[in-house]
Amino acid sequence: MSIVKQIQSAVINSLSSNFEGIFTDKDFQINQTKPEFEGDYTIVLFSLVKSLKKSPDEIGNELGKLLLKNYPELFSSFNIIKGFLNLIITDEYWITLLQKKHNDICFGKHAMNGKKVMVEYSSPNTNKPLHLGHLRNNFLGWSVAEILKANGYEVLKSCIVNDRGIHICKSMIAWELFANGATPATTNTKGDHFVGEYYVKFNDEYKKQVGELKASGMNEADAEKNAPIMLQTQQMLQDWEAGKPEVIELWKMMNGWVYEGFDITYKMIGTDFDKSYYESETYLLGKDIVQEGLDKKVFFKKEDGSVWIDLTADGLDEKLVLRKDGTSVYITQDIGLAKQKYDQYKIDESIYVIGDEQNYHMKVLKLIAQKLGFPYANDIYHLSYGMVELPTGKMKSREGTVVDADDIVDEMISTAQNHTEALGKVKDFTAEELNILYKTIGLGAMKFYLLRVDPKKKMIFNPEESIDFHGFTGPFIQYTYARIKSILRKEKLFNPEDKHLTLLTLEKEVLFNLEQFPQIIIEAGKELSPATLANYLFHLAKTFNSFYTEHSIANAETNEKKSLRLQLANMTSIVLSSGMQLLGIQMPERM
RNA sequence: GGUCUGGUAGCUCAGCUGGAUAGAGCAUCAGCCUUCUAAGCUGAGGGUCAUUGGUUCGAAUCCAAUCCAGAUCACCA
Repeated sequence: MSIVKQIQSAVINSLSSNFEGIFTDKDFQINQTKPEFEGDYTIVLFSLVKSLKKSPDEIGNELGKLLLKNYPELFSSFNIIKGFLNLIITDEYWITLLQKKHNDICFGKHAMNGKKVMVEYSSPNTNKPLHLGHLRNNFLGWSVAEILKANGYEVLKSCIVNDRGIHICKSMIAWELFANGATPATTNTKGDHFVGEYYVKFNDEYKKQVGELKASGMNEADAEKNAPIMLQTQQMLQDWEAGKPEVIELWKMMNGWVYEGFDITYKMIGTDFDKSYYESETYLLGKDIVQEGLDKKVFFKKEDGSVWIDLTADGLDEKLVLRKDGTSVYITQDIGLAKQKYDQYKIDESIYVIGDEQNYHMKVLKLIAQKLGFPYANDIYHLSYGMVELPTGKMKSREGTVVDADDIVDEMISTAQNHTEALGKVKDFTAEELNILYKTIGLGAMKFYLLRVDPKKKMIFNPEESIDFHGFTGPFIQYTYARIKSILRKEKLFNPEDKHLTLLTLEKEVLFNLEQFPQIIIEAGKELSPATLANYLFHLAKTFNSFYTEHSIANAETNEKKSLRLQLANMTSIVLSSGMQLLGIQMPERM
């Protein structure tokens, strides 16, 4: 049980035994004591004043004495300042915790809770390579999945691949027109980049043709509709839907190139999935549900045959769920896929990691599921994250202002290499060890950078300023870990005979932070926020570094102190490493 | 126009279920490597928590209004 919970129940018991009434944890607040006061945890007394009809100081005094008397193993002393009861936890409590947990690699992980959850993330399009925004999505989704596992959930990571539609046909047409049979192999290009180039070529040609039509006197809207390359593309989409063999073959070949490219990127950044859905296989889903909705009168049909849902009562608009020609739209297949996921895996919760530009769409999806009375409707959760923008504004693939995922990862890794070489600490590493180290540090910096901020906030990325390796960063935490490991390679953990020890301020501070780890995992799980965890890990590393510079571990004053500090260092390394693991960040043994 | 986000130090961000003098990192300045890795540590300067009003013993945090920025409201996905 966490220390805060123990304090909570101790306070509740003491209040109940001494005062009239029933008390719960809602009646008072427990905070960490501010550094300028003496104490570890603070009870805020003001909220009790009314019900107990006493002054804060009186309550604090009575409560403090009771706590000390009834829980001598927990509290060693107290003081009251201006209505705040500051409690000092006994050194024995912290030392016992350290002795029990200092080598527990499962510290912070929670027991299985029997719940199953699916986390869908990544959702790439197969017409262009992944960019910086995808990286945020991937890191977030992967990390949230791991955090939920640590909270005891059974987690399925899933991915919906956007592998069909007009945008895919654009790349295909451009390839037919301009490639002359070139392939990734003949041009020595990564498959997804290769296909992406033809997507760009499409847009160039399209723009050119629209310009020509306008020059010949056509208005803009008609020009956009009648550009030959656009007409060809639309024809291709129809051919694809009709299953025309040569179109399907081309589609399969080009998607195959893209998948080869994606596999390389995913492997590089450490992303994986338990289940991949392909839109080409799911886009017809949901049509039967539309009929069901019509029968239930949740949906209605307009004169032209299109099917709608009226959400004006919920503050939204009317939304189309089936076109007049009977084909499905985006939301139709999402309704179908939501149901399929639930039926197939009996999941208790379905989390969608999707950008905040789709807030409206996801709201509609959930509302429709609710109105149709689906049992899983309330368990659909949209983890909405903000866009990654450049100082100049949004990234636009058509304008070539996209920060490519592979490029930025490569850049981070070579920056890591430069930093490492400049420091010259690992000259004895083999070439392969060095490559692993550069990758560990570069990717660690990248992931930490994207995960340390609140997911729902949009973030600005400046490609001119390289991502830092100092301060609130991944490498800072990795470095703290490597320093600990360096000591632990030379000095082994041991258990001296139990002796009464007192803790120095910094020793206690580190322990104080370590104790919170399980609670932080719970919080991060509840909020679906890797940022919570990242902030905690940074704070822990920072506290440890202060301790490290101030006190020697190997040359501690006594044997007992040396053992205690070794245990402290060991436990810190375990918490840092399992915490970073949940963010998808590896830890180097040396750096 | 409707709906939804966000606005905290020069920059990037914590803090938001109300609590003590609002915290980090970067950048700037001043110190610390003959002792466990200086990718580190210690210190300084830097704030009208967008604005105004309200609720309260107490508001960056809750409520209302206003201003600013962004997203979205497609028979695109």
